[in-house]
Amino acid sequence: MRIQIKLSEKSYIKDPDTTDLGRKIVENSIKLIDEIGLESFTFKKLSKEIGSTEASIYRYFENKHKLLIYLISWYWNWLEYTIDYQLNNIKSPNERLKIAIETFSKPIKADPNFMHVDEEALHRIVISESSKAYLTKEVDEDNKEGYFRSYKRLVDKIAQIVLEINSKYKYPHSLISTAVESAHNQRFFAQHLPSLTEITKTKEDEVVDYIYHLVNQTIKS
Amino acid sequence: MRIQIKLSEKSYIKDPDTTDLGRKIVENSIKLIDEIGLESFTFKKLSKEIGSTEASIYRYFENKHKLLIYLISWYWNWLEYTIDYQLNNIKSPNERLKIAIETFSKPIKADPNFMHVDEEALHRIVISESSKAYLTKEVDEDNKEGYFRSYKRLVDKIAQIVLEINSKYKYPHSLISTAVESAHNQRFFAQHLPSLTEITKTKEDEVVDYIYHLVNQTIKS
Amino acid sequence: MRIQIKLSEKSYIKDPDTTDLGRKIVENSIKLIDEIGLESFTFKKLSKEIGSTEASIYRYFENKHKLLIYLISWYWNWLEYTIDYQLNNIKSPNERLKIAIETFSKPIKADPNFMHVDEEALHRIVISESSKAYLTKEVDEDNKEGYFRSYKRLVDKIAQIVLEINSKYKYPHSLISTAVESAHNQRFFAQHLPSLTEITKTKEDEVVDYIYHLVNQTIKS
Amino acid sequence: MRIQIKLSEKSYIKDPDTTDLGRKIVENSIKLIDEIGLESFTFKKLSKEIGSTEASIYRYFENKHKLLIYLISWYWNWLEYTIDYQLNNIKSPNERLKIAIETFSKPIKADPNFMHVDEEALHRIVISESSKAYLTKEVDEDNKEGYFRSYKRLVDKIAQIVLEINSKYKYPHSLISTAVESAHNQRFFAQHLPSLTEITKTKEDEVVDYIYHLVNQTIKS
DNA sequence: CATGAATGAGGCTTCATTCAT
DNA sequence: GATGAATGAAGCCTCATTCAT
Repeated sequence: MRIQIKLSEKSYIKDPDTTDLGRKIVENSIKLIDEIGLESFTFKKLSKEIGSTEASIYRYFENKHKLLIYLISWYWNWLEYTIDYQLNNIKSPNERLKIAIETFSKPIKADPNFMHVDEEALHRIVISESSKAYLTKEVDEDNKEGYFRSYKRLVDKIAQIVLEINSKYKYPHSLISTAVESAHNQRFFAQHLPSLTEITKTKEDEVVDYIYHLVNQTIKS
Repeated sequence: MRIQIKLSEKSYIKDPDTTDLGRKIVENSIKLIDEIGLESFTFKKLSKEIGSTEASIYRYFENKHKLLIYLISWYWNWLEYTIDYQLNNIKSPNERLKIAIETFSKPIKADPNFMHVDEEALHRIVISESSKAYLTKEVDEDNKEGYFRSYKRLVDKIAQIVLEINSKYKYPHSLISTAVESAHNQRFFAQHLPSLTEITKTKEDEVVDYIYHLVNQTIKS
Repeated sequence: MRIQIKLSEKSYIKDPDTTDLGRKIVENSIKLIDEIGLESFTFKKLSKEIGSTEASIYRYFENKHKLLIYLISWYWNWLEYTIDYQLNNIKSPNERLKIAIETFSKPIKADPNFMHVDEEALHRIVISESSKAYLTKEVDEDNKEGYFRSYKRLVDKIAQIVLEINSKYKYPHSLISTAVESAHNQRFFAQHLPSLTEITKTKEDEVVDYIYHLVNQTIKS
Repeated sequence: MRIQIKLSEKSYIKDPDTTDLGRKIVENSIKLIDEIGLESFTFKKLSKEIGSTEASIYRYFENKHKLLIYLISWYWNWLEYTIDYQLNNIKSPNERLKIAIETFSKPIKADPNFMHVDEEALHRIVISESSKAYLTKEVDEDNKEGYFRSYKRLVDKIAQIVLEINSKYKYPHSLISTAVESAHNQRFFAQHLPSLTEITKTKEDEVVDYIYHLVNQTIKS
């Protein structure tokens, strides 16, 4: 079986999934951003990495911001797909919520279905860089273009489970977006700013524990 | 009475609070970053704004990252000072927690004690840009330099109140850092990505309600 | 009847008048240069406009300079054809001169004989861009290639009428080339730099009046 | 005596006449544009020529278009100054007109008052490139900025003499702008497209003869 | 101490063009 | 004959920074 993540948002000029070079761009941009960070990342460095030219990359993405949006959208789509897959045939909303939270909170494992994407590296990028995709002065235009559709769909999907459990709870979307962002942040704090969290680098399932408890307690009536 | 916020972290080269030019740099960098965003902000534009030169600004701050750290640290210090002030003579831990959460969650009002700082603009900067201060490849070195001390002290202070209320709760620092970050995020989402939150632009005290409920529920034993 | 303007100068690689794509290139390049100006005009933008590719356009024209030369030559040929047509059976040299001057000085009307050419737009291009075709460092080579033959033939044709009227006048070609260039320039000035001319935007026949008087007076003995 | 041409239009960011580097930029840009033409001229090549960097040039001029405007304005100012100087104490309008036309039509001689400007080279630039300064899509904005003030003032000055001679003539500004542009064009045609003119390369005073006759005849009542 | 002048380095982007199908 | 893919080269511009006064 050959699965492909197809993004509804078109932050690309030319679909990178249709050519070899395109897939190389995706693969190596993940590698490179993970290594050197978004700030130092440039199309020139990427082109050197893949033995191509800046001009070629510009055929696929208008600029590095659009590429970042693509990568992050890919991640959210992949996560949604993974959650959907796991929720298959699970009826109990409580059980469904638990699985959903676990899936986005626990450490990511490489997914053999997508050869040219290193999900673990991409997860690190999402943790460190994803908020930069929207914390810009252009957020409203980008939102109009639909660039955050995947993230919003994922949050909504889990928020609906929350509502199944407690239809009276007033802030289901807020809670899930908080939980998702917090799962990233706490992992980052554990690595780099440990005084801000009790989560440790080593026992990484603590994040699941922390987030799951927080969500569950909050929606109790 | 003349109060001054003195930062323990020295992200500056020369204390901007000691000269006219220094205060102008602080005042106008807040104004300018708020207006055009951190990405477009440069020392050149700032120097034009204040009728000075890039070279002069370099006397105070090594680069815009250090300036950002200064501004954000100033904000955390000011917030801590404000919270301390409000907690004065309050005994009940529950009451103390409530006040602390309210202080960092509710909309900021200009503080007449600090003439050259527009706290409302600074708050918008903290919301949109503060995470960029640590989401970098240099976070560990910056942390070693103590650049995040103010934030960590504030989180710790509130986490201690949490522990007073429930000494068994395992993640007080995680919870408070989550709460603080979420207070920013939810406000940003309300403005720009409303599908991610139930908080609305208009009724801005909803953030307090949401965060307070979340923290309170979570630490119930 | 089906008339075709056949250019003696071969600034094209493949005659655009022989294929659909070729005619589309001509039609849309006129449209696009008129809209955005020669400087911003690129084969990429043109190819997007006509739903084709840069590579395809390169089959017809080596570069945008050659395309410009083609369009302008087309214009001069069309103008010559129009003048010839109007001079048919007119004997009096004075009358002939008058008609010739009127034809190149008065506002252009769309010619239904050439469907894929918008003569009014082309006239605006000739006004704004035609001098750029020869004001280059390559003018001598281009001239050797015969790229300005049409313009020179037109000027010569009218200069011959001048000589019929006054065979003693020393500068007939200078006068006609001045008149033609001035007809363009004055129209441009009327639109954009009105202090350089008494011609107004609205009463556009003033150009004819001005030019005709100038030529007539100058060749009086 | 030390004379300086001070331009009313500020197409520069920083006045090049105030520093050594600035004067070098002016001097060498004239040399280089004359040599290679405006199209091939870049700030990079110029910076190499003067042993400096692009960045330094950008401190003086926003782009090459602004630099061109500066050079051409300088030329018009210098020409106006030269004409004024020559008209000193001349009363007869006919005589004044003659001198004015001669001054702008005859070959330019180097002016020892302005060491860092090669007026002969600048004249060639004016001939080949000056129309490109206004034949753009930005002409209206540029005009609003006052970038063509010098040219317009010169034309107006000579047009006023025309009116002194014949106050009934309807197109004095048109006539003078035509005469000035034609003086350029005819010289260019003599050099590169000789079939468009009777002017020859060698006897360069023919231009004066041609233009003077044309103007004189045209304004006869 | 503040500033005016200058610059090295590199980012971002497009152009014009070629090659393979 | 037309097009999709790719690219080398260069243009344009700004950043962050230093030096001399």
